[in-house]
Amino acid sequence: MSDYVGNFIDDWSPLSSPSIREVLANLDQNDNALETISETFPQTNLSTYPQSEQISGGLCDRMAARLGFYIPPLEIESISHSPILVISPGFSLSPLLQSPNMLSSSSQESNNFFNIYIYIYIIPPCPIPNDEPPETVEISGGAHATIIISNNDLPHQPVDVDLHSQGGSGDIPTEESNYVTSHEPNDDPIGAPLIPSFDSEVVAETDVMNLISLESGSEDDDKDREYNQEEDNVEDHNIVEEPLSRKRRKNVASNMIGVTRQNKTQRVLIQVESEEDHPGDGFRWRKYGQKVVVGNANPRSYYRCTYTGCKVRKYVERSIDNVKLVVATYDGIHEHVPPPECISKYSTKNLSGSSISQDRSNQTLGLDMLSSSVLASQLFPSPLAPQLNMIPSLPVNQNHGFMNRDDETNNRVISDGTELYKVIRERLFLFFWFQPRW
DNA sequence: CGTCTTTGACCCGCGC
DNA sequence: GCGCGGGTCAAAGACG
Repeated sequence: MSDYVGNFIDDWSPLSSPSIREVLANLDQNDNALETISETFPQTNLSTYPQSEQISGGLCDRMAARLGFYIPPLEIESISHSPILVISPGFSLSPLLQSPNMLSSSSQESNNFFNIYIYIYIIPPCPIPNDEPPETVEISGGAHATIIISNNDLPHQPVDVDLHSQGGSGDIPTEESNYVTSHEPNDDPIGAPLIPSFDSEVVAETDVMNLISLESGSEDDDKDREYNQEEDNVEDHNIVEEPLSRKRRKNVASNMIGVTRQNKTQRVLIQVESEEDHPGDGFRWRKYGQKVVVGNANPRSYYRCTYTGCKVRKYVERSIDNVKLVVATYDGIHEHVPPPECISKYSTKNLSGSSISQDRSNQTLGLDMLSSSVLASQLFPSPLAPQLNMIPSLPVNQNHGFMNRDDETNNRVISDGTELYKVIRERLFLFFWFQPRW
């Protein structure tokens, strides 16, 4: 994916078409984003075309086409009881917003050069009635990894990864997981998680670069944070604690995240081919446990972020079906940027295209491109660069599709694509504006 | 010496 | 009530 980003920038030919900056400038001056985009890209079909036509006519589809890429059209598949919606990476979401359940079913094989699939499978907080399949969004995009976003109250379970994702749109998420697949041989994946928090109510869409941010805010989450806050305070004040008594440990354990927790949990799972058991992701992790879980002969390793005060945890295991695939499950939100050394490693190795050497497993960067923070650091290298959390995200209403962030509290579902494209426009602007070569 | 991994024990929820 | 499975803890050892 890093190569993709690089190629994307390198190959862009402003002489052959309106520059994206020009487009964005026009967009900024024109509130009617849809018309503007349609004028600039006559085949975009953004306005009032039937949804089935919009599906294959996203702005970014056009952009990709201009760059020689093909992004598979939005499609919906009926897989068991769950509709799997496959869309281009963040580009063709308006049909979903307009009517997630009215998308026409289509199938198109994607044997393209640029073939990224991001699957976002939103798990409702309640058991799924057989006659009401879960809202499932599958966003295609990417390089070489599978990202699974889970928003559920289900206990941790062995990751059931469908390895047929290598073929493109064939991934079939389990009910317990959402995943994003991408495949680009011998390259490092990009675009991954700003780690979602526990108990999130909404899932953000992926943006142009497959940056994923997730909102949180349930009561349970607040409790978790309160607990973590207390823990932080203890650490911050260097209070020397005596070894935990059994009672103390019991109390701690009662607040532990694990143990088949029942609170709603939103997680991101990333699946990537790697020789390493713990491919790096741009952050520093400390291993705190290892366990062999039922159904998988490969042990699951537990890590926590070593950044002071950061409570993000993850566990990593090899896929049951394909030992070449490493599946990392992230819990929590990094409220910090990746360590500079990781960013520098990323910069000097990944972007230069050389192979990645690894010192120690927890410092490796094989998955660096999966770190949206790292990506942001690359994309926005200047001091003026926006923090990742400044990039607008588009939360997803679990039950009805995407919703406008401003209307989160009202839970209002976007009724047309205009607002979405405003968001996309903002993201495009943020992304492209800071490109050094533009 | 600081950081990280290893590994057995511990804890809890859940199913029987 | 008991056992199982999953997640975490923390002491000990390894490593640079």
